[in-house]
Parts: sequence; C-alpha cells; structure tokens
Amino acid sequence: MSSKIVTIPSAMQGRVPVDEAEAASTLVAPSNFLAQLDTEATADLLVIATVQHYGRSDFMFRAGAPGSNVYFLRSGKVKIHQLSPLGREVILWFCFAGEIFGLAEVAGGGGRVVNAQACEASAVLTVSQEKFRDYLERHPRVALLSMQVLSSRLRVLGEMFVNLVSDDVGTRVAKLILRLSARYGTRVGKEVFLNIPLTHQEIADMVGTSRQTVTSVLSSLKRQGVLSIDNRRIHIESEELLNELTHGNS
Amino acid sequence: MSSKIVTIPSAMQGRVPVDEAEAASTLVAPSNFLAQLDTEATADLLVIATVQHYGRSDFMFRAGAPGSNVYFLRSGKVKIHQLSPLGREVILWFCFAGEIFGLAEVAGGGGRVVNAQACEASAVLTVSQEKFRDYLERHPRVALLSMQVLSSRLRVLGEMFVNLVSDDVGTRVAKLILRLSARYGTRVGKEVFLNIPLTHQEIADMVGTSRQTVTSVLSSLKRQGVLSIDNRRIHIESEELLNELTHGNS
DNA sequence: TATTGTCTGTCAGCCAGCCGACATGGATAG
DNA sequence: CTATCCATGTCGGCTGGCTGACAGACAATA
Repeated sequence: MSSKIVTIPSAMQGRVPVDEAEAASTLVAPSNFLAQLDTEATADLLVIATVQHYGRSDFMFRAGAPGSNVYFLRSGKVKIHQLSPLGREVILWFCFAGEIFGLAEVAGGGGRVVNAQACEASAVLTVSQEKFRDYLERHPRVALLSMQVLSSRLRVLGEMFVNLVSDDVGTRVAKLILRLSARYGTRVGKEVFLNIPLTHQEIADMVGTSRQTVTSVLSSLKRQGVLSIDNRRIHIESEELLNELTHGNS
Repeated sequence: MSSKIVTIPSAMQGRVPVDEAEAASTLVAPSNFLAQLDTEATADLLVIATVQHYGRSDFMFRAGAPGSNVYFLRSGKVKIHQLSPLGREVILWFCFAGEIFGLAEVAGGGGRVVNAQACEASAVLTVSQEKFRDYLERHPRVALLSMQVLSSRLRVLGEMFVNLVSDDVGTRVAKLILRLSARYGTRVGKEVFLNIPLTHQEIADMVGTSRQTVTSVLSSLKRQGVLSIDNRRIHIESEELLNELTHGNS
C-alpha cells in the first residue's frame, strides 16, 4: 500500500544480517547493547541510571567536556563526530536504539574528544562514570560485553581508516553504504532498505570528501541502477553491483 | 658521550610526558599494560601465559586467522597493520615493551582483521582467549584496564582519522611525529629524541601518502631546522616550530 | 502567498600530491 | 672488492577531487 519506498514490512524492522558471505568478513557488531543484558543486569543498570530527553541537534556532550557519564540510547539517533581544526565536521559513527556511547572517555579518564549530538528527538539512559565502574566490577560479563563494543568500534574505525587511505571516493562511498546496510539495513528479497535519512553532506563527512563529490558519485550510482534514494533514504537495488564496485578497484 | 645522537642518558629511558600543555589534549595512553598490574595480577597472568620469541618481520598473527590469543610484548617492537586490497600496507600503530595487543579480536570474537608483525626480534607472552576471559572475570580491575587500553586506541585512531580527512600531508606528518614523541619520545632539555627507527615508507603508510611525498616533507622540515634524522631516528630540535606547523594550517 | 532555509545538482578552473623514472649512498653478503 | 639490496633524494607530467559559484526543489515559517 501507499508509496513504494517508505513502506517497509514492520515484521522486518529488526536488524537482519545482510549477506551470509559478507557477514563473516564485515565486522558485524553486537550493536544492541541493552538487548544483550540479562534481566538482572538490566534491572541493576536501571537502578543507577536516569532518563534524559534531547531534541533534534541537542548535544549530549561536547569535545572538551569532562566526560563523566556513560549513555545508553533508548530511542532516536545520535551522531558521534569530531570537529577538525578547520571547522570540518567528521562523523565517526551513528548510534541507534540500544547502543551504548560515551564509553571510551569514561574508561580512559580525561575529557571528551568527540561530540555526541542527537539527529532527532532521542531518549537516553545516563549513568555516572563511578557508578558504571563498580557496576562493571559487579557484572564482569557486562565488562566483557563493553570490551566487545569497544573492540568492534575499533575494528570498524580501523577499516574506515584503511579505506580512507587506499580507496578513491567512489569506492569509499560504496563501502560506507555496504557497512551501514550490514548493520542497519533491512533486507527485502534481493534489495536492501537503509532506513536512515542521510544528507550528502553527512555522507561526505563520514567518508572524507566534499559534498559535491558525493552528489556526483551518488548520481552515477543511480544512473547505473545500483541504488535509488527516496527522501534521504538509500535503497539498494543491486547489492551485487555495489559489491563489485568495492572489490573492482585495481 | 660518543656520538651525539645515539647516546641517550639511560636514566631518561622511561616515558616522559612531553609537554604539559599537550599532555591534556594529546591522548596519553596507559601504554605500558604490564607495568600497571599489581603483583598478584601479574603472577596470575604468568601462570596462564607462555613465552614466545619472534625474529625480525615474523608475524604473530595475520588478518584472517582465527584470533585466539592475546599477546603481551616483553621486548622488541611490533607493527600492527592492515593490507589494503591494493596491497598497500597501512600501519595502525606500533607496540613496545609492556603493551598488550591482539586484544580487540579476542573480545569481539571473529577473526583477525589486522596483522601483527615483529619489527625486530621480540619476546611475547601469549595467553589463550578463553583463559584470558576468565582471568578477566577473576580480575575486574584488569578488565577495566583493558577497556582503558581499547578506549585509548579508539581515541588515537579517531584522531588519526580526523587528521587524515582534514589535514594536508605536511600537517599529518608533523602531527604523527608529535604523537609518537608524546608516547615514546625521550625529552632532553628542549629537544626530543624518538628512539624508533622509521623508514620513509613506514611513515607514508601511517599517514596515508606516498613515500616520495614523505621524503620531501621531511627534507623541508630539516631545512627549516625543525628536526634532524640520524640512522632512521627522528630528533626533534624545535618542538615549538613543529607545534606551530600543526596548528598553523588555516 | 511570499520568504527563508536547507538540500540537491552541475560546471569550470586549479592545484596538491600521486606516479614513474632515475641517480646516489650505505649496508650486507659472497 | 664487487654485487645486491634497500633507503633516500629529486624531478616533471598528469589527474582526482577540491573550491567557488549558481540554479532549481522542497519544506517550514510567517
């Protein structure tokens, strides 16, 4: 019913592993932190947490701030980014419901180095550094889980870094889209819906290019029939072609 | 006494924070993992560890391998790098005595995504994934320490990523040198000795450029009297100038 | 309905840095 | 002593992608 893009079968809203072949190599993260806690750990966490609400483009924290809390995203979308000295915004990653963020600075001490900004109205659980620390001492499995989250981000970031060094812009954009769909895409038959509105500027900031270049890369991809975009949301029509583009650069 | 570069007062061999102003902003890592364990934790660790020796350019592990061990570097120097599809080697970081590596894949499960290769003869402690996991459950403080290590790497990598996106090659090289000296440099008066032999190719691989460009950037820095190089080892003569170069790009 | 802001699309000019090529110098092996 | 490697240094030509500039599309506010 209704328009062809926006409608996604609600039964498929959950994260679906996108490609069995890819699943191994692509660093699939245990992105939903909260969902992996057992009932006891969850209850304990809720005791020490407080709920907060943020509007679109509010900051949970900014670079330079003391970094005294850990956050869990209940709903909404959060952008973790850094400002380069030239004022360029570099997006490191997005967080979605269930994910933890602000963890790295808490463990390491020292201040924040990144900004966390709500992309849309968002609800978060906030836990203070000290409370979270002894929560972890009481729940070693959760400590392990946290390490998994950090590890996974480390690997993704490493991958991004390598891409940035060795690939041209077209390939970088293609890989970004594949990475996002692997984590957040909804597969419907052979196609994949990425239900995340992204502007060209945001893509440029994740991939290290200019907005104009992203525009032209995307139009080229559309022209090739690889994907279409409706209302800022990417719809992958041929994942195969997209994959080829990432491997085919010799 | 003897030659002017190679001799470094052994009393100053330890890591010395390089710049009080920088120390806050530059992400100083708790790089020496082993040194931060108390005697009991150390003893416990030694029980489950085995010692291994590697020669120059041997691999501890390679990308794709199952990733079933954690490593602690006793002595030597290890290069953590990734091969881009084009065969380009991208160095993510170096490990020195006391540091832990191979941690990310152990926590996350899945295979290795990076290579660990000895740059010189090295001795390591090896601990299997499972043993390390329940070691961590018995020693929650060490779990926290591990998280700090991961966090710190995450921040450094984030910084590298941002640099790569927003700075030109000259600035990137300058920042790399500052970063390395902050962690591994030995300060003597106003000067800093970086006792790590690096080829231009290696620098290029850390900074995402070609070897030739590194050569020309370095000669320019030498000409300006910022640093000198003796036997692959960088000797910073004016940290101020170097700092200016990193901030001065508008 | 006009107004303002934000996003997308397209184009031309320009330059940082890549690539290939080659010459030199030091280190190690035979 | 000579041969072989490998690292450094230098140069010129070529180009991917950045910059700036402007025009249409759409949504939100007034």
